[in-house]
Amino acid sequence: MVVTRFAPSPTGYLHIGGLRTALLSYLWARKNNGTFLLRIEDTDFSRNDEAAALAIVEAFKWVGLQHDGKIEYQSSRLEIYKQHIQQLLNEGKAYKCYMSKEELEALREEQTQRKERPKYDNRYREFTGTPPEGREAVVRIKAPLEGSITVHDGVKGDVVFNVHDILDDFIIARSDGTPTYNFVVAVDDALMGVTDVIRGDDHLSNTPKQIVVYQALGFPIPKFFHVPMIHNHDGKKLSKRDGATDVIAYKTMGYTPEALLNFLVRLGWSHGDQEIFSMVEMLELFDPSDINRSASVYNVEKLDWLNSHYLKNMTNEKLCELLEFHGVMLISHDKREILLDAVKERAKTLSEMAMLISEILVKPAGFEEAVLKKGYKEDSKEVLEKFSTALRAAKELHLPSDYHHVMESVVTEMGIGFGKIGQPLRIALLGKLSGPGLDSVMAIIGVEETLERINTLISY
RNA sequence: GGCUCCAUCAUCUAACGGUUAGGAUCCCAGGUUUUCAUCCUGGUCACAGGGGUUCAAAUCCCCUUGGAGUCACCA
Repeated sequence: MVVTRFAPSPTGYLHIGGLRTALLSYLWARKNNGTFLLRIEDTDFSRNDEAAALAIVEAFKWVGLQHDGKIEYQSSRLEIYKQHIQQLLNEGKAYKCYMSKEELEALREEQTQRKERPKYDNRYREFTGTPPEGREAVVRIKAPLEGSITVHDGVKGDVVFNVHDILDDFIIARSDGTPTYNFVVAVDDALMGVTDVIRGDDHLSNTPKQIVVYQALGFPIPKFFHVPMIHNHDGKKLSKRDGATDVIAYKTMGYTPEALLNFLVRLGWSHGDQEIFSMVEMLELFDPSDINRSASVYNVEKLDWLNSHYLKNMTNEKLCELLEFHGVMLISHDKREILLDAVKERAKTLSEMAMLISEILVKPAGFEEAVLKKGYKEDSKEVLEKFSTALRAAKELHLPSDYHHVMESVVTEMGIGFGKIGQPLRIALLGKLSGPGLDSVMAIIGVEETLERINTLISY
């Protein structure tokens, strides 16, 4: 049985890095018919936890991830933590420390001055006397005084930490009685039966502390997989500016969940030369042991490429559905197939596609001088008039090919190249010099609208 | 600063002692197209540096350099 979990702190939204570790945990659990838990780490009683959890679930829903069971809030598990703290106290594996914050501060100051590592001096470790008056105590765990702690990591290998360098009797309960992060994480993961902890490698140096807790409580230590961070182009932690925004923002920008997930799974993981992974393939092929050890850089170009790939291979029905979010309603449009075929291969995102569609459906608001100069020459008017005439004479114009035949006949009759009619016609229809095939555009808007737009340009 | 991790094209990556170091994105060129995009073909570009080990090193070891993470009564 494999149990994984995603355990974000409530920041208000799910960002791209979080989604990646969530995805990997999800894949590994599902692949093994295991369980994927969602736990909100809100031990500091931040006010926004429930709303934040909902935001995460909403993002999960959009990309198609689904956690198992109910969402666990650490803030509602206080009693459990207190029990375990008491247990350690009873067993003499933890103790109360009456040192004040000021004293601690002073000690650290001193140590830093002596170029020593700031570290608690164990002054209350074996304390049996009467506590100082009116002091609230913190609870410290008895950490090993020497030797080393080895983290057996599925990604990084065995990582050895020397107790001397990193550990002291760290605080597991604050003076107000609330437990601290490293304690609750270990307790929760153990109690919830988490077998495989997949998380960012910024947690690697926390792991020895958590192992101390596991051992003190007699819990089995899970497997750890510390996955490398995602960096920006400067090699720094991803920030909002770089795209580490709310996952839902990707929906707004017109990315599809398939592309986003495919992009994320390929960051730090690969399977031979394969670039495209469906959810089914990810489930079949993913193994956290294959995750790379080094950090990777977030680059939008690849995401864009993947997104356009998925857009190109999407059915028009599905496209139509997704475009509604971007304000384009095509359900009852009779030329919907032609329209979508014309734009689906030219857009990187859905919002871009929505724009292309409106450029076709809405007549040009005007004509730019530069555009006219480049594409509307002296003979253009004559060509367009001839074309209009031919259009009026033609019968049964429905398909792009029907319109193409008309264009062809005019070109042949006049003994000119396609370019002579293409450029001015494109300006008339779209107001610009590039865009979808003209035969498709005309088939979409119909003869009347086509004639009208040509007329508008001629008399401009 | 201590500790830990990391190091292959601009970017994501393949190679798990033996390859002309492969694929993809980006970029460039050519073809296709009425235009742009798509698509097709081709091209440019990498083992951070230095020592070892070995018949043989991108791969194993050490050092240097560079980058990142972490060191709280934050999570």
